[in-house]
Amino acid sequence: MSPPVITRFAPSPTGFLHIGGARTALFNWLFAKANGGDMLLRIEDTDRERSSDDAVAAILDGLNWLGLDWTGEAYSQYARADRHREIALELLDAGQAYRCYCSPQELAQMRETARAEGRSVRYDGTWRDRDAGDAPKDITPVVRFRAPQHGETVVDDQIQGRVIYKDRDLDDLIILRSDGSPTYNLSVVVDDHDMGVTHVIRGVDHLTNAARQSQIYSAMGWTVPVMAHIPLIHGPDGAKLSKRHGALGVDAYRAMGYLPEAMRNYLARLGWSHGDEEVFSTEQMIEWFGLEAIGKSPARFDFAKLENLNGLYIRKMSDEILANALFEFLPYSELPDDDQHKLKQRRQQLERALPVLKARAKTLIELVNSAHFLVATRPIVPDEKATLILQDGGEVLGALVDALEEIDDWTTPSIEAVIKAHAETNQTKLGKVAQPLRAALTGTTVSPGIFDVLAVLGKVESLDRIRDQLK
RNA sequence: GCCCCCAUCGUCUAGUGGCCUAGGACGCCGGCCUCUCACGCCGGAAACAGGGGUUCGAGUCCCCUUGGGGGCGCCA
Repeated sequence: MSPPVITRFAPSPTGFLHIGGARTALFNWLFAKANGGDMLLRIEDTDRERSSDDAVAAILDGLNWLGLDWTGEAYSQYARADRHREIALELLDAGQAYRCYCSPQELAQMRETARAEGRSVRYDGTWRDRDAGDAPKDITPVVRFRAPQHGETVVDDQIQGRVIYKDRDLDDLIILRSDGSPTYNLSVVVDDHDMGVTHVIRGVDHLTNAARQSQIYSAMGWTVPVMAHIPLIHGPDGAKLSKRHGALGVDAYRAMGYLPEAMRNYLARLGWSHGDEEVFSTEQMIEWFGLEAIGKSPARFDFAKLENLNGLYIRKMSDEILANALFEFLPYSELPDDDQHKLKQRRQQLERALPVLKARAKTLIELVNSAHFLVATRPIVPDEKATLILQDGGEVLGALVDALEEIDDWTTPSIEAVIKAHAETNQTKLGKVAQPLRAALTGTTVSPGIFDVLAVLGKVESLDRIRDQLK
């Protein structure tokens, strides 16, 4: 029996959880779920200078919002530094690592020279076989891994295929800094091994690391986990998506009014596919997900498609669930607090309006905006276009008020019947009546069908709003 | 500079030698519906980067070119 699948998402807490990281987390999560396994969360915080608690909080918040859960605690890699050091020393004792006394300046010089001479830029192995007696007294050494020099290191990747690196192109990486702290490549190997990680799914920018890490696995006699390096996500212009270039934190997507389930669906389709399927539930995603269906080429992030998908999700959600989502979104919206409060108090009215509001919103922001007329304070101040309409055709409202006043059964069909009859009697087009009505009731020229607006608003409020505009 | 990877409509992709006159989705254009805006429905334009091979037969396999991306830290 093969061991249970264990994946891990291992972000470094140097900033928010950006879209690429979110997709990596999603793929790890999907793969674990699809195989009845677990996803671990490990914060790669060995660089104390750059790590921050705020970033950790932002990452956890982002994962939670996306609905991606993990098994156990959120591990801190830094907390395991002693263990990493222990392995480094083991490697040192076994002759698989050695002390290097080059100063940072010397190393910089080395790189510069190599680049100038057109050679590959790497550590030249100065201290690889040098006698410890030559060690300068004023330099605290780092510990370097003694990498193989003349063979090949193969990364058998589930997505990239069999990638072969010549050992002469990979240098002896530092595994312990001069202050004795372990570095990334060592820590990752030790942690993945200790935590029983069976599948490493991460961005292809780690592919070279996979080769170097494989060498460490071999030196320790450990089994290399299954590797799967996914292509990166590019910005709309095809350039690499980075924090200073188009990449946003997932919290920004939340603030833009996207639903987590739509986000998951969209992200899953970036790089992964299941035939012609475009819209699928998270359950289906889990059922269908597999590494073999992930492509090798990078994808561009396309807001238009995300937005379309988000609209689709909004439309097919039940009114109750959508209302919940809307209320959860409110704190991140720009709706004034008292309007937020009013909207929550009028949940029933909101849910009645949702069926006709849904079709008109692609994001929760649009939904909030379109629902705003429900909580608008009288007298409503019409916007520019609505003001014009009221000036040009507002006089039809006077006669209409009386007709509406007669309605006892205040429902969409009854209202529709009365208004249509009224229009016919007065030999005017429905539009000539509907637009001024809309302007008076919502203060705008865009809204759901006018009969629905009247119905949802209620007789008293509707008539009051119309009369407000007659004065 | 060196190493590695990638390449189908504008974008995401299906396609694993004949089923491709290259399919779907978003976007775009046109139409229908219509009280506004949407939704929905119908239709349309739109791609195998270029060049060589291999083969009876290449989007699919190989090579080169071009273009793009990633890596080359006492960062992760």
